[in-house]
Amino acid sequence: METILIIEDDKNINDMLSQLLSNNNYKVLSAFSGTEGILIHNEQVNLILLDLMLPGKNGEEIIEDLKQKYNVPVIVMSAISNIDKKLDLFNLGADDYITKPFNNKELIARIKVHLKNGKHSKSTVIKYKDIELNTSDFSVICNNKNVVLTKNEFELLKVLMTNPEQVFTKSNLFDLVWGNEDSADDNTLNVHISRIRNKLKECNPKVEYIETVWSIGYKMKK
Amino acid sequence: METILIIEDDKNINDMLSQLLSNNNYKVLSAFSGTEGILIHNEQVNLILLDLMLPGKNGEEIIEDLKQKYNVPVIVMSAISNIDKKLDLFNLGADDYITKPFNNKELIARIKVHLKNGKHSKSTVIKYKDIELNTSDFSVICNNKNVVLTKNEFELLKVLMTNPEQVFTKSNLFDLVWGNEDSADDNTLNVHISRIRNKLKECNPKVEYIETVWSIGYKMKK
DNA sequence: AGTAAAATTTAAGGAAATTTTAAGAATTGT
DNA sequence: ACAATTCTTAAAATTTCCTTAAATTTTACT
Repeated sequence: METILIIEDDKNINDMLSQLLSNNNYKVLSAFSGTEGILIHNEQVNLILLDLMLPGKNGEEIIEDLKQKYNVPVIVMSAISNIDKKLDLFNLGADDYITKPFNNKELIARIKVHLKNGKHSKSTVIKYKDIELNTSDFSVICNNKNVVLTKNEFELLKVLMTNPEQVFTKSNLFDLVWGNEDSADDNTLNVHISRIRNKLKECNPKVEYIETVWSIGYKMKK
Repeated sequence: METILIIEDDKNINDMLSQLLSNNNYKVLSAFSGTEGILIHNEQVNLILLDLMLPGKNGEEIIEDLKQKYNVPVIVMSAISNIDKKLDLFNLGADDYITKPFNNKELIARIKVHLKNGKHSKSTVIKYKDIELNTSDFSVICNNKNVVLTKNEFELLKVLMTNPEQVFTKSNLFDLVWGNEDSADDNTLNVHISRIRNKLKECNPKVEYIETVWSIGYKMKK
């Protein structure tokens, strides 16, 4: 479950948000001032909902503080829609800006987007194209169909999907998946790749997911 | 430079956006219908600005199509702010939603947020003229087009590009690329150079990149 | 201009790397 | 211990890449 920190001085709104997020299966931390927010914040927090009009430190300072230390997505909520202020906040590192009053469902939708983007997300789901790889229960979905992968196949695909731009050399992949056994036959890797490709192809014949970089290794296809 | 694909049927707005993005140092591709957008879309596109009201395929279908195949952030622009539609789009994979008319600076700010999310900051890129050679994923871009090089071709071009002023003798290049095999036919190198030249010429016929230094070797042309 | 040496291009054969297939070994669960 | 699954290995088939050789073009020099 993902944790969201609400920083909002108005008790009514804070409670309302807290309720809303709980109902949507988020764990909630509530702070009623900027300084309190910074204190409460910890490594478990996956996203921050930040009100602008705060006693004590103002929103800008809070963002600056948080972004400096942590890499957590921040969604700013505010009644005012002063465009210059908005831009300042984006410059400081805000990831989204939503003006009050907002639609609750839209807020949830935007929260989901930013949780999905980040590496900070506790979510154990790695997505790439139409593949969803859940590291907590080792399940894989491709093109809305279930894919059954063995352990090594799963690990291999996971490594490739976590950095889809990067080319992984073969020895690289051996290290990451097999754990530095140079004893293994070079072909073992190739066979595993071949099996993964076949299984994915069964779910979505139109897309090629894994690209071979000749004489180097493999990567996810763009 | 990052590339943004605009999919917007209203010519005035499309032009305006194009101008705006160009002024902010983005490379721009314009499409005037959804189907055109899908056609134009290529590996270089880093973000898509998508208008909802399109002739032919509508926005939902476009998003579905694009997200299925590529892993590119999509910002939806629309005049209507129907909340249900908004939520549908987020569900389909839209990364942001901005209602027209919007403030230009805000659009730029939101674009930056989403480009920042996806980027890997590892800069292993060697540049020379309009060639970009990425040593981490072994990709080469020339004149904004992808160039597919084999391993030896890549290594060879890399050596030349790392010291564009220097003249490399042939035995020098053999050492650096092949690893001191004096057995190899002298001509092997020439053939490789020839192939690289051809591939680069396909991307940019106007420029000659590699200069031959008669009876000595090669270097990058000034 | 003519000539020889060097460089470029082209095509083809062979070398090297990858993919696939299949079967036996190792591992896991019951 | 047995059955089932998974992993590894080996070998054949395939694909891609490299090298070689020959023909052509360019350059340097007389």
